[in-house]
Amino acid sequence: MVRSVLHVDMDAFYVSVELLRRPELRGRPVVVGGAGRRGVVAAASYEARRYGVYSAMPSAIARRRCPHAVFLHGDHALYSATSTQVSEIFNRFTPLVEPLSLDEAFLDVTGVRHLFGDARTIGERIRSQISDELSLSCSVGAAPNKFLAKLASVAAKPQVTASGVRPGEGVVVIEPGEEQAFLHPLAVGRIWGVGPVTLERLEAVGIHTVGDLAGADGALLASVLGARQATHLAALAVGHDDRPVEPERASRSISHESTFAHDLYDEEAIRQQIVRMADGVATRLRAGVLAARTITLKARYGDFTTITRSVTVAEPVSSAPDIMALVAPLLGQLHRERGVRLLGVVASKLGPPHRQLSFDDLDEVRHRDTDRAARAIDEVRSRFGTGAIGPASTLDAGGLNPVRQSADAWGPDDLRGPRRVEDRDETCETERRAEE
DNA sequence: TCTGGGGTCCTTGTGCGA
DNA sequence: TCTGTCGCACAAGGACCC
Repeated sequence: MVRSVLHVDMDAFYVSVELLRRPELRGRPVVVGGAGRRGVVAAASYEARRYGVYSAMPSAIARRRCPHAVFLHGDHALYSATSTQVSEIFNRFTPLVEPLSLDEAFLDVTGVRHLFGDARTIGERIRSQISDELSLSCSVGAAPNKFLAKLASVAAKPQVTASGVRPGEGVVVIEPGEEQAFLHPLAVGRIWGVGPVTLERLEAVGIHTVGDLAGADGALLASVLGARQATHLAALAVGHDDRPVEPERASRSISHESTFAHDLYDEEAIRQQIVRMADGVATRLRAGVLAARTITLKARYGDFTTITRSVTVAEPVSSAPDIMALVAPLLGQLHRERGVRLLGVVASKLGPPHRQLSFDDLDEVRHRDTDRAARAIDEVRSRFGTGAIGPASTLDAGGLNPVRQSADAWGPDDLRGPRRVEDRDETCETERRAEE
């Protein structure tokens, strides 16, 4: 039986959610993202996109291209709550929902077509329910597989042109048999999994469109991309993709990382940040009833080179002290003199937090105490907030203020930067000047 | 222009035991 | 005993996604 897969993608999601509580900004260029020198754009309104402002662009460039845009801090908790409401609408139609991120998901509606109608009908009903109940818009792609459904949803999106924003079709359906006609004229960079590096390699051998890729020699592709990626992309190029929609996917890693407004050189400052991140990772591990066997220290130096150093142990760990005990020796491998721009702690090889006990496990009492302490910390945080309690070693020199993570999810606060988003009024200085 | 944070997956190199 | 090699696990880095 031919599958029916929907890809639902919210339109400018973060910005749209912000506009619900700041309707006065409607119709103006709005950017959500990091405000500091090292921030990036998380989302841009279609009005901002007319000026060439896009997601993942450094905020500094976005400001230059669109100095009159309104720059807003992100509110991840709000977007997450809204995403949950969107998911509840998806679940009215099918339990086979695979979230890709807060703002998009795959739905397998193959088995419910007899209940709700064909894929187009289901897509239109989802769009109207999201619009009616949440005042948000989305675009829907429908196709026999995930890859094509994702491309179809892009085709359904509003288009930004020099003259303005043209509404999209809302729902685009690729019927069986139409795959090649839809795919082959597309630029090869549109394929999911072809980024800047792969694109350059493909173009170097004359492959510019998906049609070129579909007709390319297999041995040539393998020599350029490696056997596995060549096989994968060649299949996608002819519209083949048998990956299932997977509602439940276990996490393979949990990580915390932060970029600092200014590079760190001081050993103690670096250690404090790592303690804070280890604490964050440990909290999330315990929340998921998980423990990790591999702990990785990640660092990015001032010249943007990134290194990782990891350690794997037999006994899974889930407490901050245990994670720190594994990370601490790795810190000695850092070249602090190069300036540390980013630090991160990654927990992987995840599994249940059971411990294999033996008669000569003399550390058992100590572990029992740290486990109880960790659970007590989790309890305090659940009642009073995540900032209510933390490791004493993350306090500043005066012992009063904890070393904070940036309040901004898309880059560090940069209090010394030339322009900074104010805490109360999130409109940037340039915006206020324009209003004056 | 100068690059976030949280992820997944793949490739390559290396060490080790059979 | 020495050498080659095969498979495996792991570490590190890179590419990619949203």
